[in-house]
Amino acid sequence: MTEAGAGGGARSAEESAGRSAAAIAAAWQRERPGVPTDSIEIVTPIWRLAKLFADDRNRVLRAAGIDAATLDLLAVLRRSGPPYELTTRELTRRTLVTAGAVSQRVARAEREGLVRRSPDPAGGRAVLVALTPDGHALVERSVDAVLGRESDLVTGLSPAERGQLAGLLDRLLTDLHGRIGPSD
Amino acid sequence: MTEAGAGGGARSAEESAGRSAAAIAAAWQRERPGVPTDSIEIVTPIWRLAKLFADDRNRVLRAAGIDAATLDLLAVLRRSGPPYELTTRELTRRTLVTAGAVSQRVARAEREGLVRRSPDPAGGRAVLVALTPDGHALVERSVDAVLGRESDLVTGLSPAERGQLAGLLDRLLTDLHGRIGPSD
DNA sequence: TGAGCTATGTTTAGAGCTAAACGTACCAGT
DNA sequence: ACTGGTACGTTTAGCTCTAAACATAGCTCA
Repeated sequence: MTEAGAGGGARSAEESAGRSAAAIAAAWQRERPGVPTDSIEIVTPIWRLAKLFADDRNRVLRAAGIDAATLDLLAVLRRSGPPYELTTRELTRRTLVTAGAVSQRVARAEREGLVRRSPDPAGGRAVLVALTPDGHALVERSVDAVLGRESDLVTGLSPAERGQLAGLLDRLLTDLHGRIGPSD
Repeated sequence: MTEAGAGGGARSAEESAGRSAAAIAAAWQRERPGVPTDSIEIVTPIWRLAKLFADDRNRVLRAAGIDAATLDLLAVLRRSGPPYELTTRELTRRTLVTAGAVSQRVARAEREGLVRRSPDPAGGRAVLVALTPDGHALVERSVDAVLGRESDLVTGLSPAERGQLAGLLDRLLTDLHGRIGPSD
């Protein structure tokens, strides 16, 4: 979120360790009675969880010698299966960033020898981006580290609770996709 | 976060409208059997929801003539109640960004006449930041717009589901606070 | 008195992102 | 062949953030 980071709207991000989302909602009710605060207890924790996961992941990745943006790129390629090669356009589609950002990410990764660019034989102006052996090895290590760590992080909830949470999140996400960007 | 943005780790952000988190987990199971993928269906939707809410909020705020970072600042002051005044240190504590970022946010807001800085009479190097009338009026309008909008966005879930989701998110967040940063 | 220590705020360098402007490559209609 | 339109990738300007270096105010203890 680049936008990442922080700043929330009406409720966003205040008090990382301080007041709870419920307390923020209560404060708005006190200061501005009548304003609808029902969304705060959903949006605020999502915001904070996203940041906690992001910060923790950055710590893990720093130790692995890679950054989140580069791993995002390499992971999409790795997960696509052999020959670990996609066009820039496809990379953009499978990422939450703009085409310009993808172009810069690929340029950085190429400079570090993690991917290689080549014109698409299928024609057009398309460019194929492929993992190099170095990139393949790095993504392998990094993914193990990240998934292992995050697997630990969610054990505070029971398997049943995790399933329930995943279901609710997915339902909300699906609904929002239709509600916000029918163009998506 | 700043990363705000985007790029996720192993699963992060790919396919805003494409493959589901479940499909990403399945792809990793296929490409790299044995890797723990249980966290993916929780972390990925949280990531995507955070970005959807952030992008939508930015659209709302652009129309109101303010940006998310500034609203974050003004909202904390407004919600703190009269005299709508806090020290920079307190602003940093109630926000998810660094002290440097707060300093820059306050400087921008002061330049626009939304807040006013003054030395803390209590001594020390503390600086008090207070809402101006202009800032007060702007935050009033903006908060109404943002909370109204977000209240609509979550109606895809029933009140019971929203309560359940809020509870699970809060439990996960509380657990992670103890697990990641006991220093927090 | 004054040498450290702690707490606060600000400044600076650098990173990575978005939005918009560009530069090509191919295709469709005439 | 020409003219436009569409698709794609790259480049650039500008923004806001983080991390780290600074600068300053009060406090503690000899």
